[in-house]
Parts: sequence; structure tokens; C-alpha cells
Amino acid sequence: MDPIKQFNEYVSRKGLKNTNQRMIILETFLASESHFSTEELYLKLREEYPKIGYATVHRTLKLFAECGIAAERNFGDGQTRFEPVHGEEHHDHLVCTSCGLIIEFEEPQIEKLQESVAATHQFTIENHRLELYGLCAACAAADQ
Amino acid sequence: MDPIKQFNEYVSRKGLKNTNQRMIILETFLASESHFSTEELYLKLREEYPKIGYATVHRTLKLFAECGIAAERNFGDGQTRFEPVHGEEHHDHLVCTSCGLIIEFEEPQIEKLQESVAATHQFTIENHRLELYGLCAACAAADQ
DNA sequence: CTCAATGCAAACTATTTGCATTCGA
DNA sequence: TCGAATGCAAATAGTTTGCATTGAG
Repeated sequence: MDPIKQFNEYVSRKGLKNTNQRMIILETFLASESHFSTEELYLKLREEYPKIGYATVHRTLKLFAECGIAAERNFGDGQTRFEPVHGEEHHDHLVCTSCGLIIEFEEPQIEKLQESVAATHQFTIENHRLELYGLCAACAAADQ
Repeated sequence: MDPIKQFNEYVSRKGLKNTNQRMIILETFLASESHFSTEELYLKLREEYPKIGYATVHRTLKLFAECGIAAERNFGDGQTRFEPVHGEEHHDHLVCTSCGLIIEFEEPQIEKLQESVAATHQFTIENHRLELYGLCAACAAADQ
């Protein structure tokens, strides 16, 4: 579903309000590349809309996560990052520890194995995170 | 290898010093159950050794991670957690989002698939993290 | 002796909250 | 109009650091 429509529905269902700032943040959020932190989005927004406060960006991103159009990520650098969620698809990440490059991938077989692991422990999976840390091709080559 | 021996070797190789506090922290660390935060270990230590400071616990855990006898974990609750590393074995985690229960598991097939994913992206994996979040059997039952 | 480690307090970073004001429904 | 949202500043939580003192090698 269209994220903007999804957001509008969530907002009206919850009796919240759809402000100018929220629309600006949503557009910038969708147009940005994934995996940015609150701060990065805030700085980017500030270039064009210097009146938008950090707290608003933060609260709005939380709201996006709440209504399912954003996912929170944490790659261990102490910053929470966000990325747009598109439908039901799920992907995981390769993270280059040298240059910070992030590559997304999907591997249905891994997901299946996860289900079987969960089953043997009588666990009901709600979600998961899988990150592979290492060197991308370029950094591995430069490392020689 | 014995973690204590491993630590002693690392310390002398690096020209560091092996203090009383470090031994106390190491013993408590090894005796504790896994997945505690710096704060939890600090509070536990303080019961018996009230003179040990938080900063010392923190720096010592970092040191353990550095010399390979501890692994840092982050389950998204904003606290860094540590667990003892035993040899080469690797395990991942099932995390109950309701009661906080953490179950460890190993699944070599998943590791293999990770390698193949990495290979298709010319990635060299150094390490990875896989966490499955959901409900444990007890919480799923209580949820009915 | 020398230099690393300690313990305390203070600094820092990321995140969250209180509150007076603004603004959407 | 009424309550949610905003923007600012201040509070909080977790982590890290500066520095005078202590202690291991």
C-alpha cells in the first residue's frame, strides 16, 4: 500500500492530526536513502525547513515505526537508524565494517530455517534481525 | 583455551597489568549467567566488593571483549550486554519480547547460507548477528 | 621507580520529556 | 473551540573520559 495513504489512515484512525511537518518529514523520509539516523534526517530537513525541531523529527519517526511504514535498525554504532518498509517483504543486511556500506539481501531459505529453529524451542517468531558484518569487495581489495 | 589463561597472556603481551579488580571481575563474569549489562554486573560485584567503580567494570568488560573472552551483544533495549565466549563456537539468540527470556541456539545450515549470500556480494564475513524476536512457549500460552 | 589501573566526578552522546504556544479537525 | 503537535530547553540513560591517587611489574 502507498505509505502516505497508510500514514493518513493510521493518523485518522487514532484521532491524531496530519500536520505540515509530518508530511514534509514523510516525503523526505521516503525520498532519502535508507538507514539514516534521526540526526541525519534532521540535518537534511533543516537545509530546507530550518524551523523543524529535532524532537519533532524524532517523534515523527517513532510514529512512522508505530504505523508500520518505517523500521528501526541498530547496527551497533550507537545510533538508531530507520528505513522505509515496503509491504510484507523482509530483508537483511550486509554491513561493511570498514567503509560503512550497507547492502540489503533476501534469503528465503534462511527464513525457513529460522522457523524450524523457533519451532524446536516452541517459540513464536514475531520478527528477526540478521546482519552480516565484514568487508565489502572494495575494502577487502584495498586491505591487501 | 582457559579464559583466565587467555586473559593473562593478552595482558602480558600488551604490557598491561593484572590487577586484583580485574581478577575479581573476570571470575564474576565467568560465573554469571550470560547476557548481563555493565550495570547488572556492577551491581552484582558491589554486593561483595563495594569499592569497585562502575568505570572499572566498564573498562574491564571492554578489555575482555578486546582480548576475545567476551562478546558484546545488543538486543535493542538500549543496553549493551556481554557474554563469555567459549572457543570458536558461535551461537545466536531467541529473545522473548514479553518476558525477556533469552535462548541460545546454533544452526550450521544458516551459517552456510550466510556464507553463500556473502559470496554473491563479494563480501568477506567477519562476524554476524542473528536474533529471533517473539514469544516463548510460556508467554504465548499466557497470551491466549 | 615507572607507567598502567583505579575510583570518583564530570563530560558526552543519543534519546526522551515538560511545557507554553501553535494549529488542525 | 479543543486537544494534538510543535519547538525549545531541560532531563534522562548509557557510556566514556580527565585526573589525582594507587599499585603492579
